Amino acid sequence: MGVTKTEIFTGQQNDLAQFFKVLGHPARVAILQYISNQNACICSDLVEEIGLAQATISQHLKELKSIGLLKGEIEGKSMCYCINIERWSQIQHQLNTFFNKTKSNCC
Amino acid sequence: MGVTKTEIFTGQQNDLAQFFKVLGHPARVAILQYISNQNACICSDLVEEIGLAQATISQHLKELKSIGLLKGEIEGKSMCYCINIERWSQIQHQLNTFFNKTKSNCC
DNA sequence: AATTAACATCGTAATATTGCAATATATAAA
DNA sequence: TTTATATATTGCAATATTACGATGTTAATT
Repeated sequence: MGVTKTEIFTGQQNDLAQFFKVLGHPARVAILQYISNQNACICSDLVEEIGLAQATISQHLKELKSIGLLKGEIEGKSMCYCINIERWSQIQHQLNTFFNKTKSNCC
Repeated sequence: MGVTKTEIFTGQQNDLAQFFKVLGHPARVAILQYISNQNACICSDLVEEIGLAQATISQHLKELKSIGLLKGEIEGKSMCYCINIERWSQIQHQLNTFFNKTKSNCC
């Protein structure tokens, strides 16, 4: 046990849950907010800014990249991580569709 | 280790992450969708519908209740779990605010 | 009062996540 | 080419999550 039984859910349900899951950590929320405020980003800033070890930040960035929310470009010897606006809007739209469709009630 | 360092993040960041986290499991997404489609809900239906053990469903329901998304009323010897519309809209609004505020970019 | 039905809770095994030190890699600078 | 800087990856320890059987609890039914 301990494994999520993804095979009993639809692809849409698994995808939605995956987006939510990646966003479900305060460090990743903070990273997105910081990058957004900077309008540019170098990873070493994040380590100071967030207060987690460099390895840990790098790991969180990887997860944000895994769902396409961030794109990273090499810029000299550092990295420029940016929010992928298209993907960002796409995910926001999918989450809103879920929220709007799941609104009916009984009590 | 293994503990999220919530103390280094703001309350808002932790709250946001908590909402996302609770929604970050396909069973919980499926439960919300099913309840919404039924416009009413009895837990035993969910066990058949979702395909997880009764104890597991009960646990997921508890997590959805923990952020106020579901409210449960005792109805005879069964339970009527319903989506808390007010809370639902409130959380949707908060997530959208986050998405809209975190949209700027550099590349 | 005993039985049944519908959940909830407990205990536990399996797996996932978080965080970090150490190390690897890659590029710029000297 | 050595050195320094920035980031990624690996390996591991601590903790969290997922899932389920067993058991508790509560209320209707008999």
